[in-house]
Amino acid sequence: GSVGIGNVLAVQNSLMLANNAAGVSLGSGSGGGLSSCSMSSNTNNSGRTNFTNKQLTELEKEFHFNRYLTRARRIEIANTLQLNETQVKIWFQNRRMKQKKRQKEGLIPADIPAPVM
Amino acid sequence: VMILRSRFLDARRKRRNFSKQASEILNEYFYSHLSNPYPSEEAKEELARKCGITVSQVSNWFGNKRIRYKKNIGKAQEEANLYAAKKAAGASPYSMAGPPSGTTTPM
DNA sequence: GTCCTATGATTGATCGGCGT
DNA sequence: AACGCCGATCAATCATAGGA
Repeated sequence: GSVGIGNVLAVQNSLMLANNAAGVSLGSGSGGGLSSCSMSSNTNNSGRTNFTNKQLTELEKEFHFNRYLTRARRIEIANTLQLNETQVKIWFQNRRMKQKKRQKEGLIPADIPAPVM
Repeated sequence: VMILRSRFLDARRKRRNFSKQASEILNEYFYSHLSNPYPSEEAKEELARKCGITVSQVSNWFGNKRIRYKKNIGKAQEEANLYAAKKAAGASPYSMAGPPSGTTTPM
């Protein structure tokens, strides 16, 4: 039996691939000056940064293009998204771990009791 | 509404509480290793198998448990401690990997 | 049906260890 | 010595489950 597996995989993956909300473009001129620009980084009261929808979209787009960043690319992205190089770096690291985890998880639990729902 | 806030990560958050027995197993391990509630990868796999959940879920559980336990020290947590300690000592249907070292050391 | 608490999952950021 | 990455963890938060 090897059919049921693919089914589960497809379900899990498809559920989280809804990341197309805004058709923003990265490479475009930095003239994308939208409304929110004042705050260099909207960090929470605890220091945790709240990435904007746009920033997340751009980061993911770049991630799909390259799972690893070069120094130059990192700087460019950080600049475009108004983030620190460290934040971009950390985001990519976390993103890689996330992908690995997802791949591992969504990989054949062997015996899925049933599509219980 | 507020779709922006909820973002598109809701579907996955459809969670289901673990079974009563699974929680029992996890709590038993946690309280019998209070001095070092950090199960190894192998221990996690075993717990995951016994509980019928994934290793990641075991990790999530311990992560949440540690934090939430700390935030409550001095509450009913001691009570849970007794509950678990007694169980672990009275009957251990599970093979707790690891030396029975200090099980009474509060983090 | 409305609150409130318990709980599983997500995620930006941190820590220790390792390789370059 | 410095930097990046990995793996694990932390800490805050989200969204729902369960109960009163």
